[in-house]
Amino acid sequence: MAQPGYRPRRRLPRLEDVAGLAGVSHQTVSRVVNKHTNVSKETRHKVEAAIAELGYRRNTAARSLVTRRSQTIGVLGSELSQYGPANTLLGVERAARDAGYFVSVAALREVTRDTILDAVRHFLDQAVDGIVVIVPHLATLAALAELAIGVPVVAVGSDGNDAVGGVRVDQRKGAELAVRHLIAQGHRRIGHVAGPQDWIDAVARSDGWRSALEAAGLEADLLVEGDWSAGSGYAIGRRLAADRRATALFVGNDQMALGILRALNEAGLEVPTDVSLVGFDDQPESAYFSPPLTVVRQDFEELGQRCMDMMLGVLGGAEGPRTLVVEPELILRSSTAPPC
Amino acid sequence: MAQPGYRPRRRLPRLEDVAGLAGVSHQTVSRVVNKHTNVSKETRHKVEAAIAELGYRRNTAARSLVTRRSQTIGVLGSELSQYGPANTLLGVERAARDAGYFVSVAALREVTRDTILDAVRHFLDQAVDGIVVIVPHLATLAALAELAIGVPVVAVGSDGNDAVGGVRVDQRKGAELAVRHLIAQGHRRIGHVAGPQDWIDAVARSDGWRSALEAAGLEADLLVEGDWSAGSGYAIGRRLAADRRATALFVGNDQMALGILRALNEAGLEVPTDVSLVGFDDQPESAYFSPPLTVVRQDFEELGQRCMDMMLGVLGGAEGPRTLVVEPELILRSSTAPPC
DNA sequence: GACTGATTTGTGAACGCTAACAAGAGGCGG
DNA sequence: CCGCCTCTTGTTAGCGTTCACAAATCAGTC
Repeated sequence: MAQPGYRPRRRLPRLEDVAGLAGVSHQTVSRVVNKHTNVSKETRHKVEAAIAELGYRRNTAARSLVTRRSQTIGVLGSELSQYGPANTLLGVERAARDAGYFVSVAALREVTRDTILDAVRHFLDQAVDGIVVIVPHLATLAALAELAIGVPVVAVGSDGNDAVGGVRVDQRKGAELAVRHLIAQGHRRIGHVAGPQDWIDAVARSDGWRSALEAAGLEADLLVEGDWSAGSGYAIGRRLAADRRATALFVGNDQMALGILRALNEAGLEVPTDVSLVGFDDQPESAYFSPPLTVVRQDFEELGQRCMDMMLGVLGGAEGPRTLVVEPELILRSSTAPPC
Repeated sequence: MAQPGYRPRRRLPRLEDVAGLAGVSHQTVSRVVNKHTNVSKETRHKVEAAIAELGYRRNTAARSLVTRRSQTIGVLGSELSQYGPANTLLGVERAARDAGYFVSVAALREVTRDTILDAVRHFLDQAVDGIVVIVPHLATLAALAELAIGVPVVAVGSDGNDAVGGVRVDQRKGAELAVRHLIAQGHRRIGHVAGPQDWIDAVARSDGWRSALEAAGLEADLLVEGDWSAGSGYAIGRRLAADRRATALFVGNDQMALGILRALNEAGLEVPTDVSLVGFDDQPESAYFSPPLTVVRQDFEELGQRCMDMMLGVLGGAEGPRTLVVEPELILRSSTAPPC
């Protein structure tokens, strides 16, 4: 057990030391540190001076031992290297640190009931005050519901309920915006390259695609499922280049759109002349595809911030709504045009 | 101060409770929990049964109050939504969690001495056992050196020294691989679209470009500086399309290469027929650019894991080398060809 | 069977903080 | 001048662990 350890780090000053220097009791120092009222100006100044002189910082472990709060939020995420989740994480981090919370991260490489459970236990070991979940799979919500963790949970992409708060972008509406735009341009055969249907957002986008088509009296029968990657987009694009039933494609995300673009380009087809394309997410790169991609944009960082805001609300005991929906936006670029 | 709080979470079992149930002292339970030797098989089993029955988990706060270790690693990062840093973070997280450490994250939106200081203080407040730095700016190393934090630090991209461990990919060598490949194909005028020169890696890549050219007796006078973004690549690409002095470009990262690709395409130039292009990083999308991009690949996740390995070594008291260099790899795709 | 050494278990005291309560100081009305 | 309130400060007792040490148990040897 005896780890050699790093450096015999000399003892840090504690309340007692500050108290001694300021000539007050440790409790008074505690009051100053915690910004309690009922401390006279004079003593406050004396204490603050002593704190500055010693470079005192309060010991989180001792504090959380007695308060039973760790001032830490656990962020449970998967696909955290992707543009969306990564930015959501950043949003959470910013809001959390601004509010004086620490952010602990656990990344899942594989999303199963067990890995989720494992990560939650990891967080409970750390005594986090709350958990933000950025795991956009349907399985997540089920797993969380069954878990009854003892701390508040806010899940990105969830609709929210009594047990779990939810903050999400209205994916369905985003998809409808995209498809309606294509319809308005005169397209009648609009295909959909969907994300994996065990992802919350993928399903919602597919639903939006379907509903927009049906509302316009068009058939929603051209759906292919990819895995979000440019590679899967490429494979699908090759097939679509052969079988040219659609004049426009609503693609589940920007990366697959890139792969499709590549496949069409290889097959000698022009976008948007031969096929129109709409992506989803709006990564910064999408504006520089050839041609620049029309997309549905979602603001992931804001999503993360809202998540944390909701978490702070719950932690503060607020009884407000446990659900929040953010609106997406259609960004027109040159990958869409009327069919010829 | 009295936060309403979430839920009066009922008291969790502690060592004492387990001890009572197992009919031993709390210390014996502690020994079992910490896998000390010198506990008889019988008692161990009794204790383990009691632990399972009560669902006991040890209290991190109490533990770290007395051990003065938090089992937490702080990861200080910037640009964490970019492919590279994000994956490095994932590598660190994996290695850390595997080793039983928690990972706390602080993201910098702006890299200055003050924001770095702020984040470091944040971590010290949390009493992290070590800090991994993923902030690829030159300013970082300076700021860290001046700081003399009381905990071990490992910085990605750094060369490592007594105070700060370093793990990095040999950027210079990567650049040389790329440029040598272009030279071998017959290119004589090879330009460089560099990243911002206050980034560690950008400078190293530029150096590599220069040294490879000079080694071949070629002139290294075509350097333009971008800001890593596809947008800046696009702007630079437009200029280069007009002024066609180079037959090949070594580009500082894949995103700028995408922007350049777009600009050349717009100007009616073909890659690789008119201009050859090599990128750096190898994001998954680069294989699906039009044309697929020849790149220097670096394995960011491995980088992160190595970082954490080094950190664990230092924490364990190992005296080994404080520096580690990972090799990059040239991936040939179709964006490079002999000049015509 | 007493003596030694190793192994296993228990006891008490920190670790640094906050919560609850107690005590002292000052003001004011009766 | 006493009693009562308010404002400020101090005292004491945990929070749940681990550490250092002491005590008890068990073999094996003379």
